[in-house]
Amino acid sequence: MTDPAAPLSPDPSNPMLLLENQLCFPLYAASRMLTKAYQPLLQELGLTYPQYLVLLLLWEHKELTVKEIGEHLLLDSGTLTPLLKRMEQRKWLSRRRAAHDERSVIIELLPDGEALHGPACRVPEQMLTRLGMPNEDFLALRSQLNNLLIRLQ
Amino acid sequence: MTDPAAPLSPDPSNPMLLLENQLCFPLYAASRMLTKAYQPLLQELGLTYPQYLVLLLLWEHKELTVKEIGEHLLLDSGTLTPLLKRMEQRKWLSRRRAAHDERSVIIELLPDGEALHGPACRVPEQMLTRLGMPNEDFLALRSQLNNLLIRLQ
DNA sequence: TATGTTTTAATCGTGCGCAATTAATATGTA
DNA sequence: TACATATTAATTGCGCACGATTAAAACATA
Repeated sequence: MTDPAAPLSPDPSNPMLLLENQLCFPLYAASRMLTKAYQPLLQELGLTYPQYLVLLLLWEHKELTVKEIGEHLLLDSGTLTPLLKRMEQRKWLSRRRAAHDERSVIIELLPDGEALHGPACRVPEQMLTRLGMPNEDFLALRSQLNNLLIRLQ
Repeated sequence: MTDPAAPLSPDPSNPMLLLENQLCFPLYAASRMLTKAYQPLLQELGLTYPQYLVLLLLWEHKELTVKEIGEHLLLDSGTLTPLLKRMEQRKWLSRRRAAHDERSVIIELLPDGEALHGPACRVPEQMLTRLGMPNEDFLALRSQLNNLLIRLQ
């Protein structure tokens, strides 16, 4: 059909350009679908998914700077500042400048945020049930995603 | 330390609530980081990542309804309508009502959109190189993500 | 044919995500 | 101490995502 000596030109049917042959699309779609699956559980707590992630950190650490939260979640202040302000309005956390370094803002868990810990404890197992995924598949996928994440840093 | 007969209460150190023990976070973070890795390549073409996905479909199908695009990408009209209008302004595609069913809107690839196909052909391989991931890892991860996606539908 | 239901996009409002810029503070160094 | 540099958040602007609602068209069926 095509002249094998023809100069290399973009293959109009380049199979690598097919949606189903790419890694990016299932990653993009699965991430959104998983967040959507969290929705009904988090909605009962009045939380969005990124807010839930911030609380996961604060339940573990009680106090963190914005910078530290950003390092854990791979988010910058452009995303975090307004998000944290919304959580401050709900009295889940407080924001204050660090005394020893006025550049840093310390985010501290407040009682109303602590109070969400109890009901949130059930979320992970509920999600596991919802997924109905064999545990070894779960562990394998998680470890491969963490590998990918390292490659992308 | 704790009374073993105490009533079950939310474990303050529930390990399932740790960020690193969850599936959701690496999925969420890897998806964002991968999109960010596409950025410099797509920016040369003036494309955002979701716009690139729409073009992938149109390069394959030439014409699709908004509904069909939404089914492929798992996006609704609230996301697609403004996105497609921006792509229409750039003359990459056209939008028109279907004659046989005025409810449907047909999205057709235009020459300027077709013209992006050539340069875009290199994007997938450049990303593969960027990832530096063994091919079998790539295939395994993709297939597991597709499995997860099916479970989440 | 009339009418209730379903389908399809568009619209609206809210909350991310992120690049780029700005402003304040801290640090390093001559 | 002065001054250049680096660090940390905040701000701005734009483009998704998505739930909820609306409006128009098509369909089903009594």
